[in-house]
Amino acid sequence: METVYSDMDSSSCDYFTHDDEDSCSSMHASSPSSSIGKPASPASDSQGPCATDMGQKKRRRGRARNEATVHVVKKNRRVKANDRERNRMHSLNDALETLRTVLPAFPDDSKLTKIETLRFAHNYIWALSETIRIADIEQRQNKSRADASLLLPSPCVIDAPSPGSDACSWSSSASSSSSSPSYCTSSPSSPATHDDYGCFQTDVLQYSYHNFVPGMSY
DNA sequence: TAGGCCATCTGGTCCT
DNA sequence: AGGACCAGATGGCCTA
Repeated sequence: METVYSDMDSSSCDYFTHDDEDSCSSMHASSPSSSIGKPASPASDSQGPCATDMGQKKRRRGRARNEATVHVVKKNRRVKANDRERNRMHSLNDALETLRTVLPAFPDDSKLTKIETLRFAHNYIWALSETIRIADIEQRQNKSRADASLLLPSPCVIDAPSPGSDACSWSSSASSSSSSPSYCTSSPSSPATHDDYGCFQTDVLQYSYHNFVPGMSY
């Protein structure tokens, strides 16, 4: 692609002797979408070289050649810009793909769309933050209970927190939290579809709980 | 077949 | 001046 235009650029000195047809037709033949619905901005450029009057033609020849050169230069810039834009979007997609790999897999293994990935990541981060916050709270509560038990005259049994109850306590507290993420429109306990990815907090919490918390003693 | 998602092109704007 | 970023337009592909 690039080399094609480089060749055109290098041969631009006799552009009209060889390329009258090109200069009189659509300049965007190489780009599939640009010929549709887009105003051909350099259309006026292509009119100049097609003039039939020989006297004017000679006078215009130099100017037309400049126009052709400008045309080719512009075309070159456009091609390069397109290339950069394509690479930019590819790197954006790569980053999105990397993000997908660090998110928990879903039973329905169809690929998350871009917007779903972003929303899910947002809520997942939020859920993990909540997990840490609540774990911290419970750790402090257990510590204070343990401290209190030392003051009791007889032995006292302390209920050990279970993952399930933690998830429930988190769930209830999360529901009252003002910092809950948006995009949650259905029950967190039944995120069955991609549409419900944003409402994945409970499962995400359980996921994070079982993966990160069990080793800790509260 | 309509609608959703995506890739690409494109021109405008901002930044270095 | 050239590159990065952005948003709009367009067409292709897929699915319900």
